[in-house]
Amino acid sequence: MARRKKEPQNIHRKNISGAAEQLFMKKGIENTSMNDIAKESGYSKATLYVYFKNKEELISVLVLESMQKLYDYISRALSESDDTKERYLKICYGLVKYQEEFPFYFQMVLETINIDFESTHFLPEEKATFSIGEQINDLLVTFLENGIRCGQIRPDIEVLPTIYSFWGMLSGLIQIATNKEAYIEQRMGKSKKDFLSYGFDLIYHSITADGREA
Amino acid sequence: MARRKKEPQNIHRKNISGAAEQLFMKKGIENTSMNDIAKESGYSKATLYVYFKNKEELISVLVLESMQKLYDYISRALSESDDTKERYLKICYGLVKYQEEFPFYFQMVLETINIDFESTHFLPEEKATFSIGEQINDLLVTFLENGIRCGQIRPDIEVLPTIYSFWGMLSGLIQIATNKEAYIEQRMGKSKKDFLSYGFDLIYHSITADGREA
Amino acid sequence: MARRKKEPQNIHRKNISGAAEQLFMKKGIENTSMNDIAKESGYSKATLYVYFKNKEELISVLVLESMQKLYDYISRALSESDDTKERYLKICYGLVKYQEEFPFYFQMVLETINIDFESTHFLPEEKATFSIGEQINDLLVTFLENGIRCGQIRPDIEVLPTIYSFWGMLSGLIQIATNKEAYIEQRMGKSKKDFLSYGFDLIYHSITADGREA
Amino acid sequence: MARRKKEPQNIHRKNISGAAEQLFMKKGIENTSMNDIAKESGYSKATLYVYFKNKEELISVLVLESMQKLYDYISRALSESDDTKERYLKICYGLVKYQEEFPFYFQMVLETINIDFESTHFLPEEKATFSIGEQINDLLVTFLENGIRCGQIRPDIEVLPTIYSFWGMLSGLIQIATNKEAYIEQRMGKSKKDFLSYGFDLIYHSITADGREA
DNA sequence: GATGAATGAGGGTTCATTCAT
DNA sequence: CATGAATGAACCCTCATTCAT
Repeated sequence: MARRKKEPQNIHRKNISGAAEQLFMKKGIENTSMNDIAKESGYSKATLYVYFKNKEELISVLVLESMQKLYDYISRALSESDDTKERYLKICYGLVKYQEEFPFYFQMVLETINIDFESTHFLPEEKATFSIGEQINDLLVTFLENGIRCGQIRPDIEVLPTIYSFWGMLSGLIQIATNKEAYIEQRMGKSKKDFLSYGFDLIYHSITADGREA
Repeated sequence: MARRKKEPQNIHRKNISGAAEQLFMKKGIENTSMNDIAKESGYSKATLYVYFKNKEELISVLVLESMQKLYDYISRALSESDDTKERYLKICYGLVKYQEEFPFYFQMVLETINIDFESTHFLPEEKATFSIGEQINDLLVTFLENGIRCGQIRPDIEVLPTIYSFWGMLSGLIQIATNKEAYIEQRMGKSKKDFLSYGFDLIYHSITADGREA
Repeated sequence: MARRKKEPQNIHRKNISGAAEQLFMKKGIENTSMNDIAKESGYSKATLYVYFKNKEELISVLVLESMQKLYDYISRALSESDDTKERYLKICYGLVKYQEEFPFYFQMVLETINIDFESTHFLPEEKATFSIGEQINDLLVTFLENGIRCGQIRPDIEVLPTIYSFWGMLSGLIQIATNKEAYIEQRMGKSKKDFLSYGFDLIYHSITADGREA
Repeated sequence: MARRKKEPQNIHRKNISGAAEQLFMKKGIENTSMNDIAKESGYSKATLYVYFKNKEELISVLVLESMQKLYDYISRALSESDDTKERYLKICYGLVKYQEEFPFYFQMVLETINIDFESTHFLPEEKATFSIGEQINDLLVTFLENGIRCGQIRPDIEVLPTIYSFWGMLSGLIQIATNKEAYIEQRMGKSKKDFLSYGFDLIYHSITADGREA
């Protein structure tokens, strides 16, 4: 928080990772070559390797950043309200915003990032990412327990499994809403936003204290 | 459904697509090269291009086949019982089985296969896949309407949006259960099967007529 | 020895390995790129990888071939005469010819090819090379034992250590003769051939039955 | 030999060349990058080029230093004894020690450093190296002539060709002993040291005044 | 109809070297 | 003087695809 001076390094890293992020977003990680990133960022290919050990590290840094942002979204969502349903929806829309900003990472959450407990090959960024993930879970545990205490959430749920189920359900819903946007619009006359709103309510219904909600 | 005569062709196609399926399952689509498929199928690389225009078409055929199988699973699930909850769970486990058999396609449902209404570039197989998808939806519409009529499902739901939400929710849940199996086991002492069971119940809860179910 | 038909493959392999050999000879292995080999052989870079798994295999094939040739040289040298000294010199000049044909391998004999008994990573060609090496040693054991029996070679030598010492001595001598040819010519007015002749006699002297020889 | 004043420069050069030497020894010249040297020496990569024109010059300085050390070894070997055989063996073990300290240079002696009389491209260090080489030869000439005079060495040898032959023979022997250490141990139950001892005797035998020695 | 043969284009990565500051 | 920053060129290798036979 005090020292400056060594920031220049970071500017270049930001330039590069920023370009990479753009491209990952547009074309996906696999279809983005280091060449592409070099061109987009305005550096030479070799320069990329001055600032990042390899493509893997570049990705892991982006993933970490995105995870940090996700934490921020969720943390803010929870701090902005006291009502369980309101908080829930704010979390949901935080997720949507997050997906719009980091679509490439969203996939990873569901696919790749398989925190492989046996593997010894871990980049520091990957460890940090994992750690933030755990902090997010802690946030959500508190949120759910609060909801139960207030009587707004069914007391018979198991907290951790519920959180993980929600991860799956919400991310799946958002992905479908995004990828099939045109189809949904055409088939049921619902905008992505409306469809998501409907889906979020549905999911919320699964944990409410009684059937009257939603 | 009638024509014979030209079946020998189909044998070769089957051999090739069969080999491809094996490899896609084992290593994923991206990591399977046409070379691999040639070796596995026993044909020469060039022969692959006699039977399939390119890798894309080969994939699309597999996707079509998998979609057909998914239809079969769901159709059978519905025919084996009359009880809504039972039927629902059979559908869920059909999906799990499907994901285990065609993991590479499962991703596609959520990510890639963006039936792009504007694109003019459509393989016939993609159209057929889309069509089967619609038939599956029809099946599910009937299922939901039946459940409502029996009073087991909330009457205030919107059928189509609910179906699509369920697609997202269920596939997301299954993916998380699969990819984080080790983590889930370690963190909450639940096997993949138990976790899924919990999640399926949670999701079912979102549409039941009252809060007493699950 | 009978089947033909599959020879075409070998033509391309020969073309490629031939080009590689030329380049390795001219510039050394390290300084010869697959690109160079592609250009020299007239094939595209990708084609190289159709016929050889990688650079390593290409090298190992060349090494194997050269080892085979060395075996032939030595075997012929021994079969062409009965006199120990004559045989010895024929072996020496066989080595010289060999070095002129496969200079890149000559280095390997002394440097790299460290048959690493622990390593499990062995190309089949490497094993074959090693095996031929052993056969060559067998040839030389017989040669030495014969010379001892005839009374032309000191009976107090240890056969195997002597053979290995000779490997080192002869190859070292030949290398110096080759690399410092100009210097030797200038400094002592001896052609490479004369210098080698002198050196070979010197070495032979080290094992002769009495001091009168050379 | 006199100037001072500009020594600070030399400290940096020493630091750098020292680091390079360490790395060359550990990983070989080819596998040591300027980056590695920069890191090891604690200077920045660019600074390396302040003190050395390029990698080649850096190497040539090291080669020069090693040549100087070789001179010292041989010079000391000769001064420590009067007996020819003793002196010979001391030289041999000096060479072994030298090879252990400067393995990367040992190769060069036999391979690369082709003092190319036609080339106009000579670093001053290369000239100095060459010059020390000549001095070493002078030392050896004296040594041999002395041995002849004492009657311990055959009088019919040609001094210069013998010296050069010995260079080749000894260096070849040492290289084989080093690179095939494991093989020699296993195949003939001789340690590197024992094998070398045997080989050195063998070589000595080639110039002794009669056959009785060794 | 089936394939042996070939390849252009591109993948990630490394390296010795330069130059403005 | 020392270096942070940058790079062109090269490296080995892979892939989907084509085409003459």
